[in-house]
Amino acid sequence: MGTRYQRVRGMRDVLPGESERWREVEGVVIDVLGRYGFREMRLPLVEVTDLFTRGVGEATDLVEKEMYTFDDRKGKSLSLRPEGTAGCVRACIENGLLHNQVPRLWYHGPMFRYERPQKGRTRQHTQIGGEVFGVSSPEVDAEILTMLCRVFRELGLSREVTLELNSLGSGTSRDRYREALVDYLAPHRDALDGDSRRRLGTNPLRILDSKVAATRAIVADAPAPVDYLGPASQQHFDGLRRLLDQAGVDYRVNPHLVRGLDYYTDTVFEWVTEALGAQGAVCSGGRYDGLVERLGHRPVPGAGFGMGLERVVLLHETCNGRDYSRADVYVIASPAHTARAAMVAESLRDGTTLRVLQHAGEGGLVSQFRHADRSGARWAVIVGDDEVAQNRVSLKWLRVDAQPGRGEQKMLPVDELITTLKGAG
RNA sequence: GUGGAUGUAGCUCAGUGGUAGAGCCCCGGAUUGUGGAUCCGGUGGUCGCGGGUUCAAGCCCCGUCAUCCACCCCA
Repeated sequence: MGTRYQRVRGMRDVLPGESERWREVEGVVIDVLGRYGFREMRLPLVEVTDLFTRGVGEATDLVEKEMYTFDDRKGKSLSLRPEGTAGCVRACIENGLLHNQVPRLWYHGPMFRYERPQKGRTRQHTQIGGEVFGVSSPEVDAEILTMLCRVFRELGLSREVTLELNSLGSGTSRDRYREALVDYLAPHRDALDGDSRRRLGTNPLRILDSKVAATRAIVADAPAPVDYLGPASQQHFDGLRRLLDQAGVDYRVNPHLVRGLDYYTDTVFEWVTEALGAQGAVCSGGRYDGLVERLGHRPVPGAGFGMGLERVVLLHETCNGRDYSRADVYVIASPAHTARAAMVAESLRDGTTLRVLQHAGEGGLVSQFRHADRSGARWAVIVGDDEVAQNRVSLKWLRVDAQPGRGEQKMLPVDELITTLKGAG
C-alpha cells in the first residue's frame, strides 16, 4: 500500500457537478467582456519576482509575505503571479500593444497567494481580469463598472452584491493626504492596534480599512482621501459619479475604501457581498495611471479589475442551487443490441446537439432505467429486442413531474426520433 | 503568522476505555423489458498519521498533518 496523497494545502479540486457551474459563470463573464470589445490575453503564471515588487509595491502584504517565490536552476528569482495586472502590463509593453492603441484586454487563470485558507480564500484562486489602457478620462472607469454591473445582472447576482467606490487622488494631492493622515493618527499612536502602528510608517492608507474596533473609532474622524483631491482628481471623480448615475449603476461612496496594491490612483472600487462571510470582496479594481511608467515604459494611463471566480461561483451556488445533469438522453439496450444502440446514439449526436449518454457496463433493464433516471436525463431511448425486430426504437419521457404516474412512451423509427428530440430540445 | 473548532465507510454523522455503527449513495433482488415510492439482502473501514499511557484506545496524553471558521489579507 503506497502513500495516500493529499492535495497541497490551499489547493482545490473542482469536481463534476461544480465544474458545470464554473463553465456557466465563466461563460457569462467572458461573453459580456467580448460584447464590450475586450480581447483575450493568455499570460504566463510565472514572472520575474521584481515585476511584482516593483509593480505591486514592496511594502504591500502581497509581496512582503504572500508570494510563492523561488529560484530557477540558474538562480534567477521567479514568482507565481499573485495578481494579474502587473503581468498584463509587462506583456503589453513587451509586445508593443501600447503604441498608439487603446487595448481592452481580459485574461483568466489561477493566481497564487500564500495565505491561511478559509471560506472564499484558497492559495490558488482563479481570476478573470480586465484592463483598458490609454484613456485617462472617467468614461473608461464608468464603462468598466457598467460592464461589471451587467455581468452581475446576467449572473443573477445583482441583489447579492453592492458597489463601493472611492477616489484616492493622485500625485501631490495623494502625498498631501498621506501626510495629513499620518499627522492625524500620530497623536493616537498608542491607541492603535499593532498592525496599524506598524503601517503608520509603511502604508498608512491601509489603516483606514482596519477592522479593529478601537482603530475604527479613531479612523472615523480621520481626514478622508476625497477631502484632499486635487482639481483634476476631483473632476475625474465627479465625472465618474455623474456617468454612473446616468447609466443607472448603483454605488455607495466609501471614503475608507483603499486597496492593498500600491499602483492604484484616483478611482478604486470593490463589489462586496454579505453572503460569503469574512471574504466579502468579489471583484475589485480601479485606475492605475502610474503603473505603466513604473514598469519602464512611457506613461500610459490604465484602469482595470479582477474578479475572484471562486467567490462568484460560491455566490452563484447560494442563489442558484440547481443540480447540473450530465445527460439529456440516456440510451439503454438489451445485451444483444448494444452495438446497435451505439449507432442510434451516434445518429442522435449527428442530428441534434443533445448530450447523449449510452449505458455502459452490466445491468438488466431495471437497473438501466434506474441509471437513466439518476443521470438526470429527460429522455430514455430503448433499443431492445422488440424495437429491433420492428427496426425502431422506443422513446420515453422520464421527467413528467406534474403527474406521479409513468412517463409517456412510444416506438418510432430513428429519423423520427431525431426530429422529435430536435423539436423538444 | 495568531486563535478556536473538527478529522470514524464514497457522502452526512453517531459511538460511555471492553466485538466498528446508522442514514444516504452504490450493487443485487421483489420486477428474466420499464426508473422515481416501498420492502429484502449485500459491498464498502490502516477510526487522518506517528508516538505514549493501559490487560485493553475511535475514546485518555503528546506530537504532527489536513480541513473549517475568525484574525490578518484580498479577489
